[in-house]
Amino acid sequence: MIDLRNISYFSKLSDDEIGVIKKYSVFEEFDAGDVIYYEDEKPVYLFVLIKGSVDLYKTNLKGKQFYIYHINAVDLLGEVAAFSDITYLVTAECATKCTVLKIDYSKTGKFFCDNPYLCRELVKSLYERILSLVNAVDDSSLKTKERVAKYIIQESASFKDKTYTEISKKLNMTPETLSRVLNEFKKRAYIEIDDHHEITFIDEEKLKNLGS
Amino acid sequence: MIDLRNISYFSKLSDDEIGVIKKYSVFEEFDAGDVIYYEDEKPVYLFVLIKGSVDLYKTNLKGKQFYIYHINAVDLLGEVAAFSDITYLVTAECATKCTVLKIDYSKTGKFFCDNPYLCRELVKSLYERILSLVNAVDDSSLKTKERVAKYIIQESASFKDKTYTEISKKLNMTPETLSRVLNEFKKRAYIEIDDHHEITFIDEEKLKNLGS
DNA sequence: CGGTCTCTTGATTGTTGTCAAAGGCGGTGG
DNA sequence: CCACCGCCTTTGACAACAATCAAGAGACCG
Repeated sequence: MIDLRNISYFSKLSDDEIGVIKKYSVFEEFDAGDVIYYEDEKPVYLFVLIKGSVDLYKTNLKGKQFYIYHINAVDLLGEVAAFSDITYLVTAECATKCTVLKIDYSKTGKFFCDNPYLCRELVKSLYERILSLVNAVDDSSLKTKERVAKYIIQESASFKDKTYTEISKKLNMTPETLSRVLNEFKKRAYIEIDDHHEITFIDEEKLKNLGS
Repeated sequence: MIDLRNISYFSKLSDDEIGVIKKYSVFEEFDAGDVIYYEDEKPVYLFVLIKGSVDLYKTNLKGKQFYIYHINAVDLLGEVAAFSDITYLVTAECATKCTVLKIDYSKTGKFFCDNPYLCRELVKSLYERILSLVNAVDDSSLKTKERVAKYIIQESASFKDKTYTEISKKLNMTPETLSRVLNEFKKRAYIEIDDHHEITFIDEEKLKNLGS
């Protein structure tokens, strides 16, 4: 089993504190595609993502998913809902196999807020959420071409590891639209894409200036 | 001049602490329309909005504003940028006459994070930002009709105090589109609007179920 | 009473989603 | 080894949506 001491959040806690967390928490494994929690559920646990990565999205009334952001281990999960006593704001779905520490925060909650070190970690985590959310809001006001351009510039390295269908989900557009946009970029000689989805930039400047 | 003791954030501080803040802060008055800070600027101050209300928005490369959210006194302003050492994420523009306390956080910053009471206030403020941002992301995935419906249900009271042009800005749509949507709602007998922009709901259920 | 701003309406355009069809590719089971 | 299935991708045709452009009517203010 994983030693709590090895988790960065807890490395500076006293033995007593570690003991409390140990007592009220349990490790759980998830497969890719599993949902850790659903939006609008009442939070039961605070999660610490120990291994793997998780996609966060919202689902609208028609069942359509709107992708918001992505977090990698090690990070807090569900902390906003847990500590502010509201339902989960988003749905957390594993993008890969994940190991998660589930903490019964009703027993340890005070703890997190009162311990200065943990509180600072919490603030840091909240900052990151805010950055990601501002980024998501920003993206939502972009045209699809701009969104695709931004994505391929930022994520060119991992581009070849994903299907276009997966990428289109993260970009909140249809695979058809993504295909057409990439095609246009190729025709205009902004990029080249080989048979293995490997991407090469020919005119990165033009891509960057799409939105101006 | 306003006594720092009367500001909720500071009411529980010691005399010494109040002294430090007093030493490194100054009050400033803004008129409606004035900008307190611009996105991408390096933060110099942490602000506490003492009186009035402020709109937060992002401006894209083409100069188009994308409205994000609104805050009312008393609240923190610019705290994310100030404490995480990045540029301001959004532009803060006064919606009304405002009184703002400008704090030189480079002198008092540690203070905020170390004082358990202030730190908790900071966390609370960050939660609120996150809620507003998730709400903004959510809205951005709605159709204009749904966005208008949501707005008039939530803001029916203040509806008559604003011009349609102002409202359309907050809804991130053009005045023409807003006018057409309201017209459709009237034709379908969901709402009535009198000469003074006073709104009456006739079929609120239909409005709520637009998105399903 | 002239000017500015708001609101409305029509016509048009650009963008993106939807639907449908077809080809490719990989895996599976007979 | 081949037939088949399922998924991904591409392409075309089309529809829905919302912005833009343009014009005109009305309200408010100096």
